[in-house]
Amino acid sequence: MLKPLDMSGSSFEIKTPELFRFAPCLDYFARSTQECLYEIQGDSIQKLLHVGGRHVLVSIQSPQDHALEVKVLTGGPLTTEEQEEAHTYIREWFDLERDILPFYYLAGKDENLKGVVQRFYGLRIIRIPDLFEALCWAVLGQQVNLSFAYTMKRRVTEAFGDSLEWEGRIFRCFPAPEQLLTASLEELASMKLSRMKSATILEIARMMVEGELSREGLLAMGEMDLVEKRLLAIRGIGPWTAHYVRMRCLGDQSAFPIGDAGLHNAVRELLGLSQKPSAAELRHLFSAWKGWEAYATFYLWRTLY
DNA sequence: TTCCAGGGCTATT
DNA sequence: AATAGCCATGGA
Repeated sequence: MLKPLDMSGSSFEIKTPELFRFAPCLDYFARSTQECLYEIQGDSIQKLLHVGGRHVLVSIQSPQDHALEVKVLTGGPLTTEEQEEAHTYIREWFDLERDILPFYYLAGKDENLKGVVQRFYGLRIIRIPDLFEALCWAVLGQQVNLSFAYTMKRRVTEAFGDSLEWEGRIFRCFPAPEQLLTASLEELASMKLSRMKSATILEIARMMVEGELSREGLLAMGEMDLVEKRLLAIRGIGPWTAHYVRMRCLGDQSAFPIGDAGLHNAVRELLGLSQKPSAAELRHLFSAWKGWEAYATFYLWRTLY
């Protein structure tokens, strides 16, 4: 299954499916210069992963179209189990398990979507496999402009997350729930989170530490409607956040954050509307893409930058 | 200055 | 059920 490129265990290869290209994914990663959880360098991305209870810095590139090459920069060589864990994370990160041919088939016949999938050919939904990170990122992103959301994420990450220095650069992990739980509401508020955002992520951290909320538990529910109800029961999580997490973390390709301001702007541009589309107009537009709402949304987001 | 961001809660009708 | 006001900040 895993094909080491050498005998040291310090690099390995991940096969990629049809309709995958690394370049548009790299373009997505490079969309903001404010991101603190990975770094882009040329045609590669570096990220600090949490595997086998420790931190491993990896660099990923794709010299050929059919595979990713993962180099372990620090923390290697990996045990077989650790390599398996990193492998699993990265496959999920790039959504490599999904057969997106049906999406490309319907998009290719769709006058509105055709140009978009051509422009970003091979792009996958870049996921946030870590549930806590995904929930917090969604909460931080509620209502505020993305630049400010990145600033808040960086402050929280620098204050409570693990980090590692390599060749003069610092790489960071988003805090684990246990780590964030050491924060006080006042501390988070001093980072310019609203009291509501602060209380919400503290409560999410508490629930995850107590075992009341987990990624495995949500996935075990099977039905995404049940997952949504579970998430909506948390104060500070509404429909947008629930769908965002379904889409970015849980791999639900039919998640549809219909209230998303960015999506509204993307659709307004796409259709040349004079004002933002109504919910009814959005539902009508997306009805042609049923089952692939998350992919349509992700691709439309890309048209904004 | 004003508007609005990859929303959600609360109080008021 | 529907809706205005509020939160917090900063880009444009």
